[in-house]
Amino acid sequence: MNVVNESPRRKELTRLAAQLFVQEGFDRTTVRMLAQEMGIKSGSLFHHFRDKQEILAAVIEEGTQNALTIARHALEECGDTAEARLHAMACAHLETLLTDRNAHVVALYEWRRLGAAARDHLSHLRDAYEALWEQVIDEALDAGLIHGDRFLVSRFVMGALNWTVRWYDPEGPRKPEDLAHELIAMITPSSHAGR
Amino acid sequence: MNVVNESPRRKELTRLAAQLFVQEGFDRTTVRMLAQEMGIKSGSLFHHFRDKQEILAAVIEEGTQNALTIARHALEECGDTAEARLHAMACAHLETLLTDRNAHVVALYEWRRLGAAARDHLSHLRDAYEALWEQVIDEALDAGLIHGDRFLVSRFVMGALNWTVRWYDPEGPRKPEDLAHELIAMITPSSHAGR
DNA sequence: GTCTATAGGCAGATAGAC
DNA sequence: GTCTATCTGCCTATAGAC
Repeated sequence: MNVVNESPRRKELTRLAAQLFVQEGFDRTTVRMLAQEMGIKSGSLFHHFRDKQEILAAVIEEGTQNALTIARHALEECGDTAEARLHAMACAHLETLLTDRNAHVVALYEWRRLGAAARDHLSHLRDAYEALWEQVIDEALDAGLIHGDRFLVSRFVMGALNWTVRWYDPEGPRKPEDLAHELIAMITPSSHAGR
Repeated sequence: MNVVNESPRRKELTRLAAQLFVQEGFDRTTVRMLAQEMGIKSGSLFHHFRDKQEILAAVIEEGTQNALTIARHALEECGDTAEARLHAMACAHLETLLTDRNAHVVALYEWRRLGAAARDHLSHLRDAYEALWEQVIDEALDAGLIHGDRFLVSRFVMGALNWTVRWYDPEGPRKPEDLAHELIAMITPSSHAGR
């Protein structure tokens, strides 16, 4: 259940807003640009959202919730070896970042633009997603698949993945799952034995 | 030699601008905020810079040039094993990101805000810095220190490092060089033998 | 090199008709 | 739920005195 109204119309508008926020950045996206993309006039926008901030909050909530759902689903279906779970988590992460290429990217790159109230409300969701990551990293550490400090390892891995947004070319030869595979190969001491 | 005027006064103003750009982001930093931080009125700012864009360009040039200089210097002094060079490069990168915590961060995170002309002018500098990274990565690959695709490895490593800006706490127990050490341990298959 | 004053534009948001 | 019309405020940038 949600604090805010969740009409299908609002969902659609949120999806369009996410696209613009990725292209232009939140600060440079005007309510007039948003309205035009949605096929309405700028005044009409405020029937669906109280203010511009609330649009950002809706996008980030959608992006994080979606990433969480997809990651959980992937972890249920991937088998239970530490390597399979790590790979599933990395794939899920990259899919939501590079394939939709929208709401999850906004959640990562425009988090700072949220007001204090919205940050408080959404931090639970973000924490849940990061906890999922730390859990998978922990399993990989326990299994001896990787080595190091759990805090640092999880942040390095997430950093490597999150930065892909800056250079990944969807038209290029590499699929998101290729990236996930290569990253895991890079941090997995034993994995180059069979190369 | 530079295209633009480089008075000491301008250098100082650029340093202050970098700080605000990191704190607030370029778009949310107003010329009034910049002027106040510099101890002058907003109108006086345009005696030193043609427009707000030019301030950003000055910060990014300074940040990239500085990172390049420090990295080159570190590589000259570190000895010539692949591991020492990789470590020196990662340390230099993190020093310029986390210790000044200013101009280099702006160069990475506000690049998109540059106008087309400034991007053209500065891309050489950025390319030179990235070439330095790829060279060091190549040496590590050739030495068998790490494994994988050179393009992907260098971007994953830079991503892991660049993302530290988002979570690193300068007041915390870890120094930038600790992070560099841990990252290299993570991607170096043989390095956990002695742990 | 800094000031005051202000032009000119566009931003976010509101009110009320339909 | 969408429109038109508009308010109000802040933004970048300029002009000219000191």
